[in-house]
Amino acid sequence: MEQLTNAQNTLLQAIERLKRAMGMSPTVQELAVELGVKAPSVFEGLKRLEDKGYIRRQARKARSIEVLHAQTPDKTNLTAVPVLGMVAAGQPILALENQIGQVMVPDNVLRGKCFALKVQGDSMINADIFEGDYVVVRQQPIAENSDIVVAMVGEETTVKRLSIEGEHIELRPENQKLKPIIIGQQDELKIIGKVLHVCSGVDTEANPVTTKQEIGDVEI
Amino acid sequence: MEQLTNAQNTLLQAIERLKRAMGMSPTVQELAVELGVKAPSVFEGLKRLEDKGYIRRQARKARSIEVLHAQTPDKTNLTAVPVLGMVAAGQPILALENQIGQVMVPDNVLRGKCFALKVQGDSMINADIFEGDYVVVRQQPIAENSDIVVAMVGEETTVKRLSIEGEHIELRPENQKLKPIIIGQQDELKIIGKVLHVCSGVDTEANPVTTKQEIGDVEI
DNA sequence: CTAATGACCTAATATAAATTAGGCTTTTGA
DNA sequence: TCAAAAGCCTAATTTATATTAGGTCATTAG
Repeated sequence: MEQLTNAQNTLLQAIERLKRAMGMSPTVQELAVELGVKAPSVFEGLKRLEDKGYIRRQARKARSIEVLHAQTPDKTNLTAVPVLGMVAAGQPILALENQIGQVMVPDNVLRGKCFALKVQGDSMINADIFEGDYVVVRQQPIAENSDIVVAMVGEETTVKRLSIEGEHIELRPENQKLKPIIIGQQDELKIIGKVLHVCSGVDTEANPVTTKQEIGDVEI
Repeated sequence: MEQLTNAQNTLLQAIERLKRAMGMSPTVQELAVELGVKAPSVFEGLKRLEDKGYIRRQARKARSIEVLHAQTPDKTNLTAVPVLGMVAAGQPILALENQIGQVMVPDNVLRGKCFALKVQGDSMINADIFEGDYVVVRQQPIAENSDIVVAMVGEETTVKRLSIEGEHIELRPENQKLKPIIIGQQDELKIIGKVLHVCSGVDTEANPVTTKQEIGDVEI
């Protein structure tokens, strides 16, 4: 079987992904949107994939792509990231001794020293962070406006979007039902790290999750 | 869940069948061809199926039918239709005493007084009527141009397509190898009935056939 | 009996989707 | 090092598909 170029491989994966997500074969234009290119480029790519025997299609028929030789799902390298427990109502102990499990994360999202925390609560659902998910966090003491951060306010550890407007600092949930936490002069705010990535809490082959125990999740 | 009419049920089954056969949701036109109707009729049917909650679709998107409540395969009611024997070289005796068996027929194709005849010969193969099949016939003395009819010409009983052009009447086989029977002034033509349906001669669960004996088949 | 539905149709129209043409870079293999 | 192939683009065009409009006829529930 002939080798695929990068672009061709990306295209083939996009086909499979959309097919799964939509329950039907995607159109040329849908693929174009997905890949951020224009339809004729996709069309060319499809011809090449067809020449190489990876797909089959019916000329001029909508949504007629058939995948003949599925690619191994997403060959980006996965790296294990430790899931660290948090002391329920105190400062998180970010030490490997506190590791309660691990998640596999595509290594292109990782930078610096990272760890993961299990999410509790629904305050970030508009950012697609749900209860049971794992947030991958880069440990860093500062963050920028609009970063999603793990922070401690007093005794409480939380995940929120950081808002800095001059002197005014807020931790904003991504859930219209909840109110922002306004950081006053005498409030103690400690940034623990910045959220780089979210892993679905669902353990799949593409998304392996192992946890020893389920203590100390982050209340968001 | 709201009840489906016959036509709607047929449509839903066609969707499922084509979906299975093609590996993708069929288009409106493909369904139209499959069902022998025009696209707008299918379109209406789809709206009704959607209203009743059996399918879901995305407006204006090709091949976007999703079946939500699959039908149990072929729930159309089957009705027994008697298979009648014929006196070998004479007028068929269309009486129940001559019944040599029965076939089960979806009752939505039946109208009026019906009976079935077993097919002999291959003169109608282009109309998908094959040797050993059963034609379901509505007993009626007249028929229209292009109907498939059971007719007697002189002593012979036959199944053919009726062609009426002004005074000129023919019984045309659906098989390019055979010639039409031209009905002259002094020929005696008697229409016995119109063919409503064909049952495959193969006895399946979906298509039960029982025959006591195999005499008096119709020569076509 | 009668109005409402359902099930068709023909003829258009509107929109989606696929495809072609022609040109511009970048990569890649000989 | 240089031509071919890969990857992209814009602009049209063609074809497939969905949809609307405005009828007919038959069946069905009141």
